Amino acid sequence: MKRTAAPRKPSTAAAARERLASWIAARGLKATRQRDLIVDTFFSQTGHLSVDELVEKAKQRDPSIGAATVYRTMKILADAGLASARHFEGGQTRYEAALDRHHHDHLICTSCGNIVEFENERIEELQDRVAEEHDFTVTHHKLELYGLCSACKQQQSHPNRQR
Amino acid sequence: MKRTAAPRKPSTAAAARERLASWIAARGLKATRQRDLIVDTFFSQTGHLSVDELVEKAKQRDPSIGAATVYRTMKILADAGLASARHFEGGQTRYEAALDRHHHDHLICTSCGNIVEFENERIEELQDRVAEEHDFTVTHHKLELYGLCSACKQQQSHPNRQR
DNA sequence: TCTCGTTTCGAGACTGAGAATCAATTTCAA
DNA sequence: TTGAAATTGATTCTCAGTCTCGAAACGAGA
Repeated sequence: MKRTAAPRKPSTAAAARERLASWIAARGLKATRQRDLIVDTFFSQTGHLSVDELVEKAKQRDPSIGAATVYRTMKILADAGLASARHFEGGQTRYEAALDRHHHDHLICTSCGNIVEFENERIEELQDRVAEEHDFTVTHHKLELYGLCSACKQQQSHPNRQR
Repeated sequence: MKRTAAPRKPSTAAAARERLASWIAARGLKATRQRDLIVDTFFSQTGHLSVDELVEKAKQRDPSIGAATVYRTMKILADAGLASARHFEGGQTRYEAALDRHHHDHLICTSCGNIVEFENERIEELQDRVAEEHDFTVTHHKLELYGLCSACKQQQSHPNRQR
């Protein structure tokens, strides 16, 4: 399963670590080697990572890292607003970097797992209007389009060319 | 957690049972007392039911019904196109009747759990356009708006009036 | 630098939703 | 009525994620 996304700027990891440091200090938490390593690992990747994938990457740097710690750290990152948790089809939570990014939705290829982000102001407006009509105050929403990406479409129509 | 939805027409349960019967017959499955009971129970309710809720209701009619059978039966109903599975936030699958209904999306109150359905042709069109721009062929999508319904908003602004 | 109260760590037990297994039972066409 | 095939309920298993607990690490103050 390869995934693509806007590549993170090189400075992002550093900026995130700073922000996390102050967030952690502000509430009496502690800075630890493991957290730094996990945060570093996360921000050095692109795309939408599952905790499992992240555990694997983190263990490459330090095999003693426990999965529970990765879960805990990603939760902290999400609370701090530096990562956001996404629940796509498939059951696992995936995290994406959230530093200085604004809202977007997703196109997900059900064949290769590729995830593409998009923004559409008109759709957001229409959603607000719908909510208004029903007298709802929307706090967040989820819009996901599932289907085949162009690459997978071509592969399906020319099955001989594959593998 | 109360939930509302368009009330099912009285004939719906009967129609569903007929459709299920032919669907079952068509592929060598068998009609059983338990399936009838579960299907009946499902169609006599409105809204978006979790399997758990359905198990409870079914057990009221026949305490010997097993949870596994309810899971299996709802899967059959979904395969037959008579129910559709929805995965809202919260982790459990909820089923809604799908007989002769066309596509719609959901507004979900995060306070009382109430689920309201809506349709919006313009949003669908814009989704299609987005997919086209990215050369995706969309097979299905998910649009969920989470927030507070009008009742819960009022309750929150007048906390004294509650309980 | 040392101390000591807190926080965090890793391992493994636990949870909850749902799928798989299996022996016993039921269905239904012949 | 018979018997192969499907189904049932109970139980076990899986999977993602959380909780627990004793040990280790952090860091503010002495």
